[in-house]
Amino acid sequence: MLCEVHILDTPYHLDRPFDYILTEGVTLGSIVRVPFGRADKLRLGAVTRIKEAEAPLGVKLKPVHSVVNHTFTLDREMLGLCLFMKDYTLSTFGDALRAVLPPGALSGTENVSYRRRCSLSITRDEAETLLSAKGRAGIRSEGQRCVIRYLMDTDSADIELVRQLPGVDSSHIRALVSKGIVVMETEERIRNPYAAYAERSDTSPIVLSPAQTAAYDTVTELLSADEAKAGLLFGVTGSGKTKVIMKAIDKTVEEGKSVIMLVPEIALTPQTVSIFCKRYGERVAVIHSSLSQGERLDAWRRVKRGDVDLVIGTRSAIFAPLSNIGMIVIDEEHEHTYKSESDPKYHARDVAAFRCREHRALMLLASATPSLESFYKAKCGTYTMIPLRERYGGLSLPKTVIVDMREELKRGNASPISQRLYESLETVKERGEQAILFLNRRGFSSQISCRECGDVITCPHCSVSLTYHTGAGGGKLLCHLCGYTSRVPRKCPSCSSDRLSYLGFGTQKLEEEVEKYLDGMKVMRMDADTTSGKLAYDKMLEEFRGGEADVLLGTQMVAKGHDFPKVTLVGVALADTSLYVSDFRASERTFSLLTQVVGRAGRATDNGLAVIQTFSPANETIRLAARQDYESFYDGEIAIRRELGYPPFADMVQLTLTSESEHKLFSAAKELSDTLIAKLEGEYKGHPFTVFGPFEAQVYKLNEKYRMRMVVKCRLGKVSRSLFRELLLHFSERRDTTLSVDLNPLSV
DNA sequence: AGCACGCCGACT
DNA sequence: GTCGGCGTGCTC
Repeated sequence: MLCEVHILDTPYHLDRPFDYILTEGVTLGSIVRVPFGRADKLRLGAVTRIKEAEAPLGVKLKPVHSVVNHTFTLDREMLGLCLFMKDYTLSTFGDALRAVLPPGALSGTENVSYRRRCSLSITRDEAETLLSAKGRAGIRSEGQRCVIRYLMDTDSADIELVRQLPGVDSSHIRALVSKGIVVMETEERIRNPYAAYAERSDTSPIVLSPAQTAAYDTVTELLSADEAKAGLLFGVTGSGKTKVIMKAIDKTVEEGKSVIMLVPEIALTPQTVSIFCKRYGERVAVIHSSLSQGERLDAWRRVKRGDVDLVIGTRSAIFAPLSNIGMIVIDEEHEHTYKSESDPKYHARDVAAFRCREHRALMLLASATPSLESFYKAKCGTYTMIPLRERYGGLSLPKTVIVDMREELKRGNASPISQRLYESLETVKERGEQAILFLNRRGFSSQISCRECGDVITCPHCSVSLTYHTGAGGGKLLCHLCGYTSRVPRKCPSCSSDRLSYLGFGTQKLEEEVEKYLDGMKVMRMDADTTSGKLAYDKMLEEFRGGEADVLLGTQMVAKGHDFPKVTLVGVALADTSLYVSDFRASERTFSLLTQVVGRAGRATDNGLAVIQTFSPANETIRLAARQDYESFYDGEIAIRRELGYPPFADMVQLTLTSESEHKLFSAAKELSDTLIAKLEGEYKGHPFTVFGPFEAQVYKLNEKYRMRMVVKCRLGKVSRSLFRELLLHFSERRDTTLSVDLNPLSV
């Protein structure tokens, strides 16, 4: 009997099955150690196939060395999923496996075991007898007596502590246990950091409005189909999507099936998490990246044991080892966090679709501003469109005002706060209400340039400008890409002029302005610089909700689905920041972000106001976002996509070459381009491909490495994937440059 | 990626 | 004479 093994941590061209002789205990999906290479070095691998065949004549095969850990043996679904991801995202099997298993499952030298509390205890009567003179004969050795004395003292103790006693080793303990003198109890210690919510305090029935009921009915219909289905719950802000989802989860769980619910970022949705925890108590597992490795392992373990009906989590939670999935919900479906930017570069939506096929389950995407791709599929009927257009409780949309910042400049106002926004803030202050100010750029000013020679101060490791941040000791310059910091120079580093100017403004500067011009208004700044701690978000949001500040000012994170009843004003400091980046999704992102921010105004009242400041007041995306008119935005944008052949009408593929040497990078880029063109004119002739580049990456130098790119527009399928696979195979043999392929990257 | 094999410079 | 530089080629 033979088996095929995929070796982990190999370069792409070695990521194929290798034959080994099957040994005792090895099954399909086993994680094994196998001898590999001339030196027979033991490498980790996974058994991906068992074959009846014998080794062909003249071929000497090596046997599997050992099975590493039975705990993580892959079931058929997970094995299939790894192979699917390898094929679909062009990753290695090993990278796919590391995504599927909890982090750390394959690291460490030997078997990974769950954290256990293994305690020893002793019966006192028994021990007294044994230690007395007449009982002495019953014990063979001093080590055992030592164990008994220690346990007499402590009643019970952790096995590790006992083992460390002088003159004691495991055999002494084993002997005592087998004689029944010492009792060993092993208990798996499973941490659940969300246990605080676990008392299942909310059992109230969910009452839906007529519009919500209609949506719910469609969902139930899809759920009962008993085959893989996909639906798009398209609900405008404030329509009560979450209630519909909750009721659908209730129903699925009632029928004995389990649910995965993905959210973009746990830290941003503490309310959602607590709602679900209160409802499902201990049957919920929350999985996200700020859990410790052990906590994630424990959550994984609870799921695997079947102790969990509902998994809530970020992208990686899509791999939760549930056995009987009835529904996978992807909330805020359009969010970019669902796409992994490191290997394997998968999209959670694709993995969800795979798992739903396996489980004959429903994939339910939900958003107020769906991705163009998903909305298109819903319009075509690939997904079932589930509209929820009515704002719950008859709330009207907030009033919006678009302020032309060019006019402000003409009138001599160079402040980032327009007259209109200033007045609105005053009103909020007078009425004792609250405001949110949004600016998509952190720091104080985005760059420092020299008025004399024109030089901009850039990061020595990356080709981007350094951002000025205020703080102790005169502040600092910070690279937002690699984190490099330096002191703020008084003179231009290249010409020594002292005429340095600070361009562009960020959240810090905005904070200073508000405090300067709106005397007595208390501002709370929330961005990556002020929310480093695990609980910083939660704490700040709670404090703001509790009225400890008048203004919440920050980056994207102030825009997400928080509910602040006292907020009546939302200000967008500069709507243009995400608009004019060279990316075909710029409009889509701007629309979705603005819609979300505007939606924060007046969630509980009817007098909400949103002030949008911009240098492009006529811009259609901004105007439509102000009206929260997704469908008009979609109609306009989809026409452009169709015209230019962008997704969903084609797929984009990004090829990135990285090297420490610019020289080698250039020659590799030439070779990549030549190979690609040769293939397109040769074996791939007749297939529609459009090739761009090679060109320098937008950030050419990053962390001391140089990067060049090519972009290919095509239809992804068997044929095109095999082209990119060939390129990866070819370039993975090169040592001086690495090629990475990203199918449908976030931005092109 | 590792690792071994293999063919040329400065050293006990 | 050898120890060791890293170029080249293979991995069931």
